[in-house]
Amino acid sequence: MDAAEQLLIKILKDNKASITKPRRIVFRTLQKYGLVSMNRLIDLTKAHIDTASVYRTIELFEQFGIVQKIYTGWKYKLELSGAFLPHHHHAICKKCGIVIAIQENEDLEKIIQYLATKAGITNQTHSLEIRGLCKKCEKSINSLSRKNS
Amino acid sequence: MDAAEQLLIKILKDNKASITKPRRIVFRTLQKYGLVSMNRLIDLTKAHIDTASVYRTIELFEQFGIVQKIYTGWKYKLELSGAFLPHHHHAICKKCGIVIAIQENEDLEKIIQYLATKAGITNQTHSLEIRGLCKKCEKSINSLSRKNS
DNA sequence: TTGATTATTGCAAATCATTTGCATTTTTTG
DNA sequence: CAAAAAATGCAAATGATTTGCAATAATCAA
Repeated sequence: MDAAEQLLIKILKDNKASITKPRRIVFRTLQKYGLVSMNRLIDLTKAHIDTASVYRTIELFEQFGIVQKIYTGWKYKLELSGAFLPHHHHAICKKCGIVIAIQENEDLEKIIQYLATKAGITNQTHSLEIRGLCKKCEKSINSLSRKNS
Repeated sequence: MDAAEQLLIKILKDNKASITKPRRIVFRTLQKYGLVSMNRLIDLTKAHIDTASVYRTIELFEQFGIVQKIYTGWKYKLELSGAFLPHHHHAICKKCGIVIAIQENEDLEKIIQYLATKAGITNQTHSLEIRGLCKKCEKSINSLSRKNS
């Protein structure tokens, strides 16, 4: 059990939630695979955990700030949040769905803090998602037709 | 028919899509009601349009850049996009779900453009969502555990 | 304008993700 | 370790979104 998992356990304890096998497995899977869709998470854990429990675990983890949902424009994906990863944002290719992490930028954070305050929002978390075309897809764009999914 | 609707028609024509009653109705409803959920949109138009057609219309509008999905942390909502409204962002109250519009900020846009370029993403659109507590909800919050981390 | 061609719609049924109730199992607590 | 509380698995229910297809509406060329 590594340091991150110790933190997980601390958070669960602090919140009076049980430390169970499914919760550990979900956590480890997220640790191991990084950004994953719910589908994939369910698939990766299905040998050990029921679908309903994965949902319940993720809901709990989200409440406790362990996991955050990232909206990619199709469906959201899941990854460990602030306590486990450095704060960052995402750029998403509209065409192939690749997600590119964007490192924290001090100026950006300042402006966001300022805007939040101005909007009267406290205690904020935020997400910036840039959607466009990655280099690879930029080339193969001639027909912006439907047909894909 | 106002100028915005003329633009709608131009976009549809440019994309070789038919100008149909359902599409006009969806457009006008979005114009009239602003930010709405899919549910509400379906409800507002159900006297004239079938659910499936609302979905199909929104999908098309999104492809053509007429509509954008805004992820609020629960479900997304829909509103007219750039060509029809000034560019802006959103701050969302986690508790009551109120959405506060944030005016365009030049510095913010610059940084985002810079980050997009750096990430190798072109042709970008983006969304910034700040999630926190609005003033009203801030007060009535003592029970939510956020003290870990 | 009209009739032929093509696109779009409405409807019903299907699918897919997510949630719920409840009996059973696991974890916690003293 | 036993009792109490919390969480799980399973199956069934829900809810949102999508699909196939026949009927209708929009477009286009003459």
